[in-house]
Amino acid sequence: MDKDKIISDFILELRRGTLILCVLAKLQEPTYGYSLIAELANTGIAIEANTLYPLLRRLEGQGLLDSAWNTEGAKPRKYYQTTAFGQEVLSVLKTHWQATADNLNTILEGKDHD
Amino acid sequence: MDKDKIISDFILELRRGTLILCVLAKLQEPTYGYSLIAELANTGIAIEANTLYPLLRRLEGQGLLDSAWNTEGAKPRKYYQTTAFGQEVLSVLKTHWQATADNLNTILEGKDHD
DNA sequence: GATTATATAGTGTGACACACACTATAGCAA
DNA sequence: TTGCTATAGTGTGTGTCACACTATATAATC
Repeated sequence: MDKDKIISDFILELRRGTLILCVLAKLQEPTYGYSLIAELANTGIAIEANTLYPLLRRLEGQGLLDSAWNTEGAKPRKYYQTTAFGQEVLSVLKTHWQATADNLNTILEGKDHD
Repeated sequence: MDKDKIISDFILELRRGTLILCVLAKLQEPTYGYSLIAELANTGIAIEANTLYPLLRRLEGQGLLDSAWNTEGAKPRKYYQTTAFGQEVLSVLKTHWQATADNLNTILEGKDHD
């Protein structure tokens, strides 16, 4: 069994769910997919097109994002933006994320709750 | 579409992968499953038996844990413990987790990297 | 002494997000 | 006209986790 494979699979799992937070947070300013990929990469979050696009459509379907085509430039771009509902969900998830992170850090530091 | 359902699904996704970290970290001291559930609950991490047991067996299969039955008490208990390989993986994941957490916090705080 | 609760460990199945590989198009560079 | 890049997408499989359920043996209750 390949150690690197095991580790990279675990890292994959760790990423799960966090992408949604990134996207909801970033799309508070309207952005199109291709550019969002670059922005996230710039912040240390590598997300590929074939992961991001379905995610965007899913979040739009759930009402967390909305989208609009911009056809003014040479190539049409589809701008996505977090809706009010998306903001609301983001804020709940943010709180939850912080709590989870705190719990995990406590455990990873090996501190005991007596 | 149910808002609470959407949020709880996202929270589920956020948990993914973190359970492995908790288990690897906690099992640096040998512990049996039923007691581990209580310990984690005590630290704010609710994990149910039907989630934990398969996880333990999986991690054991991957060589991150090993186990031994203790039949001295009234009821036989299966003690799991993190192996050296498990420690190694844990340490890599820990580093990665911290990096991810930092990235996410940066994004959630809305800071820009120019 | 029969019944129920609890400690302990497990199985089987389905949902769903993500990665991988691939398609599609239109403009621009060689 | 060949190919590169910006832009957006689809189809499929893998794997983790939740939900519902099984199994057993001891301790508690009636």
